[in-house]
Amino acid sequence: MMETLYSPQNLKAELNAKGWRLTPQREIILKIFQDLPQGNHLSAEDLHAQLLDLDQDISLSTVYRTLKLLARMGILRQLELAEGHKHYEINQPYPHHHHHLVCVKCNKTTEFKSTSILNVGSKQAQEYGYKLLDCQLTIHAICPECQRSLLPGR
Amino acid sequence: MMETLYSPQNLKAELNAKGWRLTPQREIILKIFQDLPQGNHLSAEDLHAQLLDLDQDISLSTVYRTLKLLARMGILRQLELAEGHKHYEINQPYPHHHHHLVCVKCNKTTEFKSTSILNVGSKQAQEYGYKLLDCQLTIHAICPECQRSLLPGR
DNA sequence: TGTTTGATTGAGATAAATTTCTAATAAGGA
DNA sequence: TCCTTATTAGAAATTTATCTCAATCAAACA
Repeated sequence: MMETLYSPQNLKAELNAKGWRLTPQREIILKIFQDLPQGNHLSAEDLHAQLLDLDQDISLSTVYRTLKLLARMGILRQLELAEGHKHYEINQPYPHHHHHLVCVKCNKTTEFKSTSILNVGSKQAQEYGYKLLDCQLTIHAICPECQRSLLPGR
Repeated sequence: MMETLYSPQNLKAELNAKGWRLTPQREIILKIFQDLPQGNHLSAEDLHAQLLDLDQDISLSTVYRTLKLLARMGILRQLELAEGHKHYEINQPYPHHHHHLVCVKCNKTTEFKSTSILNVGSKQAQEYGYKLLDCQLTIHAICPECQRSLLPGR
């Protein structure tokens, strides 16, 4: 949460400190997320497809394992938007830290920032003695377009 | 989000307004959530089991459909904690509205309240012209006990 | 640098969660 | 009361994620 950017060396050091290892797979996956344009996020399937495009033949199980690991380390954040599966993005610190406004009908997602939320989150974690990994406000709502249509949505 | 409590009549009116119907299944499921002690939340399986206990033989697919519907209406909120499946609870307005602090290793969940978050959420939704259904801050963190153990967790 | 240890990987099997399909039923408007 | 069509049950199918296990290879150390 508080790190700015992970170099492969940073990642290696942090993994090794816990008895884990830096593998080419982990390094590539981290790089893909770091190169992702702001506001983009990937599902496990998305990431796997993107890896294949780059001729990086990393198995789907490794993709899932790595996403989970990087999220546990606080390097990625796991997003629960309305798509029915998890998405991931780099967990950037203030002032890039942001939240999501999601239309539950069409899944349109808008980012927004709020320093007060980050403050609330940090304070809560601290109060209970937790080590903060990520805090995200997710607003479920219906966008103007979908309010007009009476269809039940997807 | 802004309603206090749904009577069967309220529910019927709101459903009918959209061309939908009030069925005994929907009414019973809503009642179960309304009777649930504060802080409790149910997965689809939990709810199905609880219905069987009450000799209410509602199929699992109807359970899933109804949960989705009630969440879309803003009557239930869908919680994405760390258990690997969705949980649901009544979406209560201020001052009962609350948020969750979750340990990503042991899944322990703690509730907390914050009026400022609800304010941020309402303001954001309004700004973009969205109709607010729910806003929830989820804090992912590692609890004191799990910080002590170096095991990778579940 | 070579050796050792055990973390990690790939591939497929498996599990868990959720959705879809279809015929039968029943809610609500006319 | 009748008619239309949303809804249901139950099963099958799909989607999402995890597990198994032999082979591999990263890191520590001699």
